[in-house]
Amino acid sequence: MSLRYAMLGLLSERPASGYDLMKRFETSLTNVWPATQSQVYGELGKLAKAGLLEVAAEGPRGRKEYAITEEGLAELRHWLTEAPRERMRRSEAMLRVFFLNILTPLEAVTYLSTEAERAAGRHAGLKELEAAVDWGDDPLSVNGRLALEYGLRFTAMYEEWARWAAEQVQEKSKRGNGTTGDAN
Amino acid sequence: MSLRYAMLGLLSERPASGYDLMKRFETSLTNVWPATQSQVYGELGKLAKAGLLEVAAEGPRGRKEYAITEEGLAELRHWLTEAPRERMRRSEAMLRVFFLNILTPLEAVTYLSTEAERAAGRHAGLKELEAAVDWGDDPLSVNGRLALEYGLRFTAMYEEWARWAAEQVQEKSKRGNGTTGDAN
DNA sequence: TTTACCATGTAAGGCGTTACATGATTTA
DNA sequence: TAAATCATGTAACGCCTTACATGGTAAA
Repeated sequence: MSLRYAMLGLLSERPASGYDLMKRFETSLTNVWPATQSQVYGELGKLAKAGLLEVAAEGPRGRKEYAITEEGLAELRHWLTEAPRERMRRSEAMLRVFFLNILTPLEAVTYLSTEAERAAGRHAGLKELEAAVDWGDDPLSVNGRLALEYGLRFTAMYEEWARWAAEQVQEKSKRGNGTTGDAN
Repeated sequence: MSLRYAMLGLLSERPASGYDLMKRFETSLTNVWPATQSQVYGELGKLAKAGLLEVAAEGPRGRKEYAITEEGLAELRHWLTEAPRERMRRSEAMLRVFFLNILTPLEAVTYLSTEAERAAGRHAGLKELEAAVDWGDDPLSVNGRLALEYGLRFTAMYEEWARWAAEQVQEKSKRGNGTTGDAN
């Protein structure tokens, strides 16, 4: 259900064709709400039929430029302010953690350490992005920076957690060996 | 694709019927990988046909108790250790942040403050859970605690981020008013 | 005997991914 | 004129949700 709002949001900045939108999904929204070409064109049709968008202009190669309508803007505002936010469920990462016990302690520690390194890598990537982008005072820069900061904090938190968890598993396996002699 | 591994993981602890699995999804996995009854029964059939599970016993009321096979266990281990982990994309929360500029600064600050409070509430809920559960030394307790700690760190991080972001928006709106006099 | 619980399934519809299919226009 | 880019669409398949549908067994 969020794809439509992503599209309304992008179109609230300026009108665009499906092709234009795709490019913007691939750049600014790729880390937040990726979408495929199929989806975008399909949703454009639905949104237009629902009156949330309109075809503002037609260009060469069958290009159709869509613009958000008053109704669409109202819908977007409603989503931002009043729509019930559903909390994030489903974490493949935590699902794996739930079943780490079927691995040996060594394997589990390796898994968690790798997760920590991956998080550190993503953190570094975001740092690079932060340095590379020319942050202005425009709305997109401001909001983009808020989201980037979230990414930085998230990856830092995840790395620390994974290192802590690896330690826990290691200590537990040592304790288990020391007190019972049971290496299983 | 993760549902099958959630089911294999649960069945690696002990055999269970679809009904049993549902209850375990609702309790231990509800915050990590929720599943519906439809899904569970459907996937049980697929997994059995693929040879990853087998019907170990049949009981009253048509009850079928499934057990994981050697092949299933190997598949689960493979998923834990070698399968390519895909990073979390799609954050509805960050999608909203990207379009906060269509709201007034006051509305945006309200939104972010509410997010902070919701995170604080979830954090408190997890703290309660931590206190309520009788944590033993069994694998499920150990792993459950790792996941819980992640939840605690995540909610704390998110609350702090949201408060920080609210501040950013507020300061920016003040600066904007002070220097240009433009209240838009 | 009635209610709660145990137990399994099917159907419809939305969302997402991958692949297929087609063609116009600009640029080298 | 060949290649890159612009531009839009359809089809098939899988996952997830909601709702519908059915019935057996145990406990009150």
